[in-house]
Amino acid sequence: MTLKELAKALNLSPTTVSRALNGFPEVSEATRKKVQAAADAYGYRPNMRARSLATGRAMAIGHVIPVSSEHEMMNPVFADFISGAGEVYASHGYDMLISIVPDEDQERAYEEFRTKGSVDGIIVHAPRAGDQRIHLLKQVGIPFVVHGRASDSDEAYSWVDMNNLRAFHRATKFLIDLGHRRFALINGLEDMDFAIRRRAGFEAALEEHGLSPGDCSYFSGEMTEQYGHDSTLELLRLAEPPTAILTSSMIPGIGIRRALREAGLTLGKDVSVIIHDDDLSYLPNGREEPQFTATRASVRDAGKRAAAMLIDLIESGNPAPRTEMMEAELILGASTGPAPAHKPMRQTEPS
Amino acid sequence: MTLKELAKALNLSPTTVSRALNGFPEVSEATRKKVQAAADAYGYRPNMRARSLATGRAMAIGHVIPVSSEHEMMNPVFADFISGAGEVYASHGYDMLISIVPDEDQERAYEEFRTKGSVDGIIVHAPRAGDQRIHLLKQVGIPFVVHGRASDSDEAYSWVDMNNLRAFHRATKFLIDLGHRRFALINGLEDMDFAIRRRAGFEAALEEHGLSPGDCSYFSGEMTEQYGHDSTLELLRLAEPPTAILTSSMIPGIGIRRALREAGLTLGKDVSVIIHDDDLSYLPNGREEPQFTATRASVRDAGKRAAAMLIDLIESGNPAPRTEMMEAELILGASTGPAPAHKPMRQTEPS
DNA sequence: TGCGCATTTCAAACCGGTTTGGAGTGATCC
DNA sequence: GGATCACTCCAAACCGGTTTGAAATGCGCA
Repeated sequence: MTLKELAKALNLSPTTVSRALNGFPEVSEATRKKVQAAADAYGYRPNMRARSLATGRAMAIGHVIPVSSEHEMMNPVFADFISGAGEVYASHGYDMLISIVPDEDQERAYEEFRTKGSVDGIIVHAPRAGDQRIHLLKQVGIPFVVHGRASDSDEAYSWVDMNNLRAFHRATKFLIDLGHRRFALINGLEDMDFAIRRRAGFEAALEEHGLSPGDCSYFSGEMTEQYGHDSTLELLRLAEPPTAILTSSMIPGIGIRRALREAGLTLGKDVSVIIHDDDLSYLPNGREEPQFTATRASVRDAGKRAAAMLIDLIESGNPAPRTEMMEAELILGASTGPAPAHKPMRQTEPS
Repeated sequence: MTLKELAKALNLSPTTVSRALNGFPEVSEATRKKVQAAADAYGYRPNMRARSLATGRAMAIGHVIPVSSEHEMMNPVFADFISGAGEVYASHGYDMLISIVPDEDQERAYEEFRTKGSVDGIIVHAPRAGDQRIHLLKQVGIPFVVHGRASDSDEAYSWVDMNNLRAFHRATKFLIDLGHRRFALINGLEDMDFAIRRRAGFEAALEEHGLSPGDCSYFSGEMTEQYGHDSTLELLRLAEPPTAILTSSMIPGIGIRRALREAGLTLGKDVSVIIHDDDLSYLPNGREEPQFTATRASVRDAGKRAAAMLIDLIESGNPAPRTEMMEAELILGASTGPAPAHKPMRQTEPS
């Protein structure tokens, strides 16, 4: 059932029918009612392709999701981010278009989103150091919001971010206050913006307390459970293993816990661990008594805010960049305690 | 840059330009080259909205992802499924449209996909007992592929599924062979099709060995880490706790492991656990020596197959339903062992 | 009755592509 | 030389909506 057929059935022009359904003031209340009733009766729905061709609005938002080409891994926090964003899109009548793209093809994907005209705006995920995408999108002129920031860009753009630096600064200071002196940071891939900021916060806190960041152990990699596990085993082989570990997500945190147990060490006693908790729906850290001491910020909430910001950017017509900084809470859980008097000893040989 | 402008710049008709770019035989090789060169030079890309309006093809596939309205939870296996499917879409020139929809709004979402004409086909996720969606989509006549099956539907439709029944039948039999006699099944939501089949496989294996399914403990819920943890604590409070637990995903499996440790029990010795391993990229169970004994089938692979099947369904023009059954491997890991001689005793009080 | 004005409706153009049904050109054949 | 044919190319219609500019209608008032 097309609009023209509907019009014919009603003995009206397509113009009038279109206006009646879209609430324009030029059509009388009586005919509007009649048209609406007929539309309902016939189950008429406007064809989005035609409408968006005519209006120039796609009513869709694009997400380009980078996938590590080595591991074919999709960062699990995207699921929650997208679920938050999707909710906001739905309530504003937007569709969500997702492109899963290997790291190296990303720019082409943005190019295509623009030229094909299939979206009104774009969410940029996982910015890295030296990221070209922001510059590219600014040139293109399509509205976009970055989840995170590109540290080295001096251009103004819209973003929603968590205060990674302060979160890890606070977490590190907390561990120092507990008496810890030997640290390890099991971070995300080292050129990811969030990883850079977290490391900066970590190092700043150390330096403020007269400790040397150079003495610490650093890992960077994709945040799998295995990665947390293997990195921890490697740490425990050191002559002087750290007594405190910070890590960028709950998932490697679980791997850390597993490795500690394999080594016969007790989490929160022999080794303290602080994770960043994205508040993933399927991995709750616990509210009453969290498993892990954590810096917590809901990535689903970030998704909602980024989506709302982008829709505002599109619909307000005001292209002035907006920014929104979220602060993480530092919540106390069972994975931290005072630094042990002696260096922790492995009781069993890790396999 | 539109096709008409390009045509004008080349002193050709839009028809010829369109045909040249789309490889129709009616245009000479010389002009095709000329047109292609000009298109590249001007950076011309056809507007997808216009093209799909003209061709009637949206070049997009829709996914309706149900989100539990209670917990706002998005099933984490979707991330990997989608990442597999997205790869196939990209290589065939399709976009992926995702609607995050609360459970109760699902049918409306399908209705809209159809009427708005924004997709050429649909992937149906997470079928349940008594699911109306398949019937609805058949009536609508839009191509679709179900990830899983709807147990009680007698209509023919296309699906890609894992042999849940056989996987859990084999896993249960394996535990019985190890001497276990008291079991618990920590399953997904009980009206989910996969949960029904897994339970059926579990119960069939018990009955074949003269054991009574009614004596077992059953849990059904959303597969979070917390859920696995809390269910296990509850099991351990029984007068005669089970010596073997089967669960539907690695995530509750991790919670089970945590609960066992809190109770001072050893995984694989005091209590054996078999999980279903979706082979999630961020939660590898391990290849050489898996953490958990598991039934393994890659959900990312299922995504690829479902996507390929749907594209074939759309492009071949042959609407005959296709089906594809994947078998899970049963892989031996560190979480199973012979049934203990005595019932396991809690050494410490779980908090 | 005739004029002005507001209200309601419509025909036609448009968005940017694809596709149908010819038309023009040159070569081939009788 | 004229008919036939293959090869290129084109004008115009079409997909299904929105939007512009104008026409028809109804009403009040002189």
